[in-house]
Amino acid sequence: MARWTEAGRSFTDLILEVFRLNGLLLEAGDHLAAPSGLTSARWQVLGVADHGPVTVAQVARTMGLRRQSVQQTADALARDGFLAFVDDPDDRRARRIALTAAGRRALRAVEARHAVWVEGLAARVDLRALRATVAALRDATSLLQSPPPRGRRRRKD
Amino acid sequence: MARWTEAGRSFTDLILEVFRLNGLLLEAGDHLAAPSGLTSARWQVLGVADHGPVTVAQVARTMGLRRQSVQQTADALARDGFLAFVDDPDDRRARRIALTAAGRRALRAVEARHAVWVEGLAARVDLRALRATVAALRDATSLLQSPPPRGRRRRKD
DNA sequence: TTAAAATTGACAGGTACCTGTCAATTTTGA
DNA sequence: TCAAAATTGACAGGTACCTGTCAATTTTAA
Repeated sequence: MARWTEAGRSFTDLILEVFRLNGLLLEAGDHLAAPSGLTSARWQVLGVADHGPVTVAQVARTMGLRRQSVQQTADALARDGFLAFVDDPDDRRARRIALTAAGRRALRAVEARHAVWVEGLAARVDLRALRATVAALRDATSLLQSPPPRGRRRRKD
Repeated sequence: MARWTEAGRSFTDLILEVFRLNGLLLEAGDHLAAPSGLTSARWQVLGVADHGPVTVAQVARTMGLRRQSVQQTADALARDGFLAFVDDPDDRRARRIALTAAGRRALRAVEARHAVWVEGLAARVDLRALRATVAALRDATSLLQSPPPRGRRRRKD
């Protein structure tokens, strides 16, 4: 077994802290979305769909998720009246997602709460340190992405 | 709607980067665990149970999860022969989790792969920047935890 | 000492992801 | 041009979380 180095221990700390922060951020997102009858996942889908009528597959690509996951979320949003599916005259396979008035209203409300929340947090941290942290996390992200898993390639779905 | 400040935008970047990194880390964890027939979640449970016979509820508290979630994972691990439940003579409600030989073997193998992986990554980053990043994330974590949601208190379960 | 409170495991059911497969419908490139 | 490839939605089923509830069993505090 490899002996732990200082850097190894520090990187392990980073991993644990990312997990912890991720959980807290998801929780906060749900609290911001809940008053409008949404969850984090549904808010995100509404947010993407807000930029114009899009297909479920397009939303999935934008969010880095599977079509099938977004479909499920979109179906729930449609069931609850936040969005509607519209046939696409140019592609007989596709149905496009369009926000309803209720969907737009809910999205605006969540976005407003979100802005207030983020600004409140941002005001309590040092901007230079914040920027450095974002840069470091981006480095870590590209580090994790850099060695593309040998063997299999990108899947098409 | 609140106008976005520099710090607000930067904090938003931080959030997005944490989400991205979390996804990549989970994926990497699954890749480390898979060769031994485990997933990230099952590896974590085995790891906690390795420190001695523990109840499901104790594991859940250690991991910051619900009893019920850990129970499900533990049942799956027992079904696959990685651990066994043993009656506790001191508490007739409780059954304690004990790793089987196969469970210990799998855990050791995953931990060895994990150590190699972490050290490989850690060697490619600057230690000072890494430490600063961990500290900054810890600040963010405590920032998110500091304002305890008014109204309801800790739940007992 | 004993009644209230907490803990534990178990069960039911929900959310948000995932994979794999299928048929219908574009899009493509030889 | 037209067959192969890709895309899309739909369906089935799996993982890992969650909440709420229940009965059995400790633990506690009056």
